[in-house]
Parts: sequence; C-alpha cells; structure tokens
Amino acid sequence: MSRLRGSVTIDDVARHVGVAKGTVSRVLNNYTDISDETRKRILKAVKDLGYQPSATARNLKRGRQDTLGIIIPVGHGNGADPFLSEFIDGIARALDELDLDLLVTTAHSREHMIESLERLIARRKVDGFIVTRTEVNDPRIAYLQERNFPFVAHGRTANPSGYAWYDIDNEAAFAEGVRHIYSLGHERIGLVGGTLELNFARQRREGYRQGLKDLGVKHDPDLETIQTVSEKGGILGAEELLALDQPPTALLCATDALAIGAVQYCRKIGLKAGADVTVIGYDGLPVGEYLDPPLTTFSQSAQEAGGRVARMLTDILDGKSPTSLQELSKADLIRRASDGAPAKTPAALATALRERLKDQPYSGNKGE
Amino acid sequence: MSRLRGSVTIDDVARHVGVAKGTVSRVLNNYTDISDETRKRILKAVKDLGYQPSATARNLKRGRQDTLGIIIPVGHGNGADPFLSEFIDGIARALDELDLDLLVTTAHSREHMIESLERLIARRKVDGFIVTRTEVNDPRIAYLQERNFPFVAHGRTANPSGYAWYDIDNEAAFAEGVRHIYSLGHERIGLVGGTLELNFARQRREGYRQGLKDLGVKHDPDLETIQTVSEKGGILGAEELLALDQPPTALLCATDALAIGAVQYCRKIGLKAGADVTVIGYDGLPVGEYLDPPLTTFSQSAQEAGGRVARMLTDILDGKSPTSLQELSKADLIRRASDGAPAKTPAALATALRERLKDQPYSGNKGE
DNA sequence: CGGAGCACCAAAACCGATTTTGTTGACTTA
DNA sequence: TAAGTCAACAAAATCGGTTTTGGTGCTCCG
Repeated sequence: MSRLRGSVTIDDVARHVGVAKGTVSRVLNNYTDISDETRKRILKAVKDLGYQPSATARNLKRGRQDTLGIIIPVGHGNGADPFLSEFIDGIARALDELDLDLLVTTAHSREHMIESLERLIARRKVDGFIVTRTEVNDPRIAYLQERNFPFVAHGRTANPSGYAWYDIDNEAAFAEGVRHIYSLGHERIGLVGGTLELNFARQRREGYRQGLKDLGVKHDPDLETIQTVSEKGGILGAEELLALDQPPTALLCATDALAIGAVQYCRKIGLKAGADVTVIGYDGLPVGEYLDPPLTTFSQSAQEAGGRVARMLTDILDGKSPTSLQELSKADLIRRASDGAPAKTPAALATALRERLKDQPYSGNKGE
Repeated sequence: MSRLRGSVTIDDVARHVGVAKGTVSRVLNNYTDISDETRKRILKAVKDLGYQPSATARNLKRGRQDTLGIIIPVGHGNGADPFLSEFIDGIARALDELDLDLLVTTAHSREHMIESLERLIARRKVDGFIVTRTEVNDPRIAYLQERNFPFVAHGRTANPSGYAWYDIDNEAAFAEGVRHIYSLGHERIGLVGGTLELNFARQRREGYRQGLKDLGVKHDPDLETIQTVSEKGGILGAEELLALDQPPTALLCATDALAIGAVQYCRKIGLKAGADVTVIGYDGLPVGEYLDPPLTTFSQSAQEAGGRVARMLTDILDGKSPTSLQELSKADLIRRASDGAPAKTPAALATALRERLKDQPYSGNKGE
C-alpha cells in the first residue's frame, strides 16, 4: 500500500475529493473562505490517504526551511565538547515543540566555520543559526551581521549590541566564586583560565579579578594561568600554579574540563581536592557528580540554555527585533565536595609539595 | 551589494549571460553538449555573481535532500548520552566531506521516535536514517524496513539480516573481558548489565557467560544484575552485587556510565577500585581517563563508528544493497587503572564489607 | 430590475531548480 | 541537391506545494 517514492501529493488529495489543489492547500492552511462541508471532505481525504505536505515544495514557495542550523567546533580527534551535546539536546527538545528541525554541522577551524555558514546560507538550507562558544571578536557573528542573516548567539562578544544573545553573567559568577572560596578561609586563590579569544573566558577572568578587588585582596598576576579549555589544559594549569613559591590553596577553573584536569593533577602529586586544595569548575556537567571528589561547580543548565536560545531564534524569525532579545542569566553555585577550608597555609603547602615532587616528579598523565 | 532574500538565482545568471536557464543548469551539472566558449562564459558569470543553486529547488526536482537524519533518544532531564555526542561528531565529519548535512532530532520515548521518523519521511526532509542504540526488537528498524526507507543501524537486532548495520563484536569483547579479569586472579566475576531491550546489553551478557564457560568457571546467576544504563544504575548494581554473601571481586560493566557509578559506590563504602575491586567499563569515553582511578574500558571509537555508518548510508543511497553492508568491528581493551589482582578473597571481602556497612550504611549518592 | 457584494472555489502563476523536447544552422552523404 | 546527422542551445514541462487572479451563482438593495 505504501509505496515509497510515490508518496501521496496534494494532487492526489485534490483529485480524490474532486476539487482544485489550491483548495486543499487553503484548507490545510486555515483559510476561511472554504465551506464547512468541503473542508470536512478534504480533511477526511487527507487523513484517509495519509497525506503530509512535502517540506521541500512548501519551502520553495515560502522561502523558509523550518530548519535551524548550528555549527559545532571540534578539535582534532579530542572528542566532542560535553557541554555542547547537552546544549544541542536542549535545542532539539525546544524545536520539537515548535515543529522545526536542527541541522548540525561540525567545523574544525575558524575558516571552515565561515565556509559552512556560507554554504548553508547560499543553498538556503536553514532559516537561522545558533552560534556557540562566542569569541571576543567573533568572525561568525561579524559575517552573519553583515549578511543580515538571522541568528542568536549563546554568549556575547566584545561589542554585544545589535544582535540577539543569551548569556550567563560570567563576571558575577566568578566574583561569587572568589567570595565563596575566600569565605572558606583561602587567601591565595588561583585562576585556571581559558584562552582569551573565548569571550566567556575573558569575562570569568574579569569576574575573578573583580571578586578579589571587592574583598580587598591584592591581585597577584602569578596566580592566573591561561590554558586551552580541556582536561589537559587543567593539568598544565594546576601544575604551573602549584609550582609557585607561594602556591594557591584554591583553584577556580574556567570550565569543568579544566577543573577535572586540575583535580587529576592534584591527585597525581598526592593532594586531595576538597581537602588539601579547593578546586571549583564551571558548567555543571552531569559527570562532575561522579568524580572523586564530586566537583563543586557553577551550573548553567546547558539544556535550558539550548531551549531558550532556540526560542529566541524563532522569535526573530517571526519578526521580533534581535536587539530586544538579549538575556542575561545567572549561574548557580553547586556545592559538592571539591571545595573546603584550606588545610595548610600556602607556605606549608609549598614545602609539602616540594617534598612530594622530589619523590615522584610528574610526567604526563599515563597510568603508572 | 549582498541583499539577503534577493539571493541570486539561476535566472539571474542566465539573463546575465544571455542564455536559457536550462543551459546554465547543464553547465553546472557537467553535461557535454555545451560549447567550450559558452561554458566558460557561464562559469565566469556564476563566479562573478556568486551564484549557488538553491538546495530546496534542486531537491524538489531531484527528489533528494542531501540530508541524513538521526534521532537520538533522551531521558527526562538526565542529560545527553556522552557516547552519542561523539558518535554524532564522527558522522558530521564524514558528511562534511560528502557534502551532505545531518538533521538531528531528539525523542523521549519509543512512540515519539516512530512519530519523528514518520514526520521526517512524510515531509521528505531526509534521504535516510542512522539508527542508534538498537534494541533486540527494534520498532524503528521494523518501521523503516516496512516502509523500505534507507537506513543504517549502529548495532544489530535479534534478526540482523535484511538491513545494513555496523556493530562491535560485543560477545567477543566481553568474553575477552572475563578472560582478562580471570587472568588477574579473580574467580568471582560480576556483571553489571544493561536492560535487555538493548541489543548490545544482551550480547555483552552473552559474551560474559560464554567467557566464563570457556574458562570452565561455573556461572552463578547471582553475579548478574541488570540496571538502566546510567551512573545511577551502576551504583545500584554494585550495591546489589557487593551485598552478596560471596561478593564478586570484579565487576564487568556493560557501559562506562555504569562503571562510573560502580566505582563511585565502591568509593562510598571505602573500597578502592583497581585495588580492592576491579571495575571495567565499555565505551572508551574520554572522560574515563580523568577519573580516579582512570577507567579500564573497551574502546570502540564512537567517532570512527559515526563516520563509518555515514559512509555506509551514502553507499546505500548510491544504490548499493543494504545486505552487502554489514560490518562487525572489534573493541579493544584499554587498560588503565581500575583493574588489578584481587586483594582479598570473596569471603574476606564480604566480612570487610559487613564491617564497613555497619558504620556507614549507604544512603543515596548525595554528598555528606 | 440592474448592479453591487459575497461566499466559494477553479484555474493559473509562481518558487528555482532539473530534465525533456524542439529548433536552428552547418555539415555530411548518397 | 535533397535528406539525414549532429552540435548547441532555446523553450517548455516538471517537481509539489502556496498564492493570486478570476469566475460563478446567489442574495441584497435602492
């Protein structure tokens, strides 16, 4: 009965009922100038024949695709960003309700991203884009703005005006992080930051500095390190900061991935996160709950963010002004167990570390 | 210069050159009955005007979308499956080279999945599907087979004939896992399995049993537990097995998520994975490397699998027979540090456990 | 009673490509 | 030299919808 390619078309329905195909279309699109009787007959035929309009044909005429695009950055083989997969999940859920679809593409470089944008726009495969992991000067946003193509950014740029965005108040979160750590009794607080092209990394560093300033703690540049946003970066960052003469007793990390690496490094050199060193991450990744110790972090519900961003984009497509759609949300501190009062003074920590590192100098992250 | 909606069409190009639009199309599609001179002029105009054909219009005529679909199952708020995000990454990378796109949808129930399939097929938004996490009797596969719609499954079903699939030899892997654990000196080996609707869960259990049989170890049904595939399930599974009078000294887990939960439970009751209890997972999740202890697991490179599956699907769309596309791959044991020789006999372990549990009965997985 | 107004729907145009069919002039070939 | 062949393109049909334009018959109204 259900031959594949010979899908039932609007002509089949029209013929079956004995009306013009335009009439069928009008019924399906809720026009009012159709008699009740005809409407019923058509609706019945639609149901009987199992007719569903072809998205392609409809889109051709309407000039819309009912599809949103997202381009996710990927490194070289180092796996997907766990934050992004949650984010996509959130988007997809929201779109399901709105009856839209999501086109996912990956890009391995900045240039490749722009290429992909161009391609998808030129071929008219999507109506709008969701841009993630914004950079301070983001070429994607510049491109989309110039082309005047609808999009919503998750995260801001250096100049966050003129386009729609959804972001977390990164400054506030990290200022709070500093305050929290300080209240636990820490005086030397380190920052394992992310590369500064990433806007959120810059903002979190700003929040870190502001937090210190608010507390009247002198800012020591040595306590800041910048690393690529990955577990590996976290290892390197922790190693660098803990090797200081006056090491920090707490590490505030720009992302959970960095924090996971930092915790791993601590473990490696015989330090217990949460007891000997406080480590705090950011992202609220589910897996953080199952680490040892469970990771204290900031949650920003990637899923919720995805849903929110998707809805903002559909608002834009419905004609809303992008500038009216700028939303700043708050991140919540989720206390688990990787933070605590400092066990040692920085000086004591330093001598203890020197002892330990003599015995077992750190060498990569392989098992022994 | 670049007005958005007024994208340049094939008519613009034709007019610009002074030929019929059909001629432009023929040039772009490499027909031979065009003079070299005309071809050059048209190509130049295409470049000058920056013309790119509308995917929609092309698809309408051709009946193809150059888009593949994937429907990912999601639970209720418990986050994305990390395995799937890697998998999608692999697919997207492969499709990038093939100049195809990927449409991602989520579904929260079995019915919803079929609905989504129906919708995407009826509206002709995709040319084929990739089906993941196959079940023993998978309604999606049944549906797609019945509709005769192109698809490739990642994983098999009870009757894996008549369609294209890519799978890991789950039996072999788990038999090897048992062999490995046994060679470390363990005699009582537990299985934390996944729900048996999932085909891979069933196969891995089969491999576990076969492995024991090969070694001449008597199969004790008490040593098997079935849990939902999540960290939570891992906690429950470990709790159940370790509470036995004769508890296992090693836990073979159907997925990394289960293993992560199992490790967490061990930690909670004062047991160290890798030393006191051996825990082995399956999936090769990157995060496993940063756990304490780093997780011993089976790798099946989700990324590679994604790429492979995508290419198989395009082969089918190019006319290859699905039945000729069935590929069984091998999983590799990645030894990290969650496995090791048993520290205690099962009996000794049991008494030690009874001691510990008296003091601090386990109660959920919240921080203290 | 003639024309305006309306309800209802048929017919045709259109979206932007691909593909089929037709046409023209030059060149063979018998 | 008339008929046939072929290269090279124009013109039209087509894909499956949406939207615009055009009737038709009926009612209403001055």
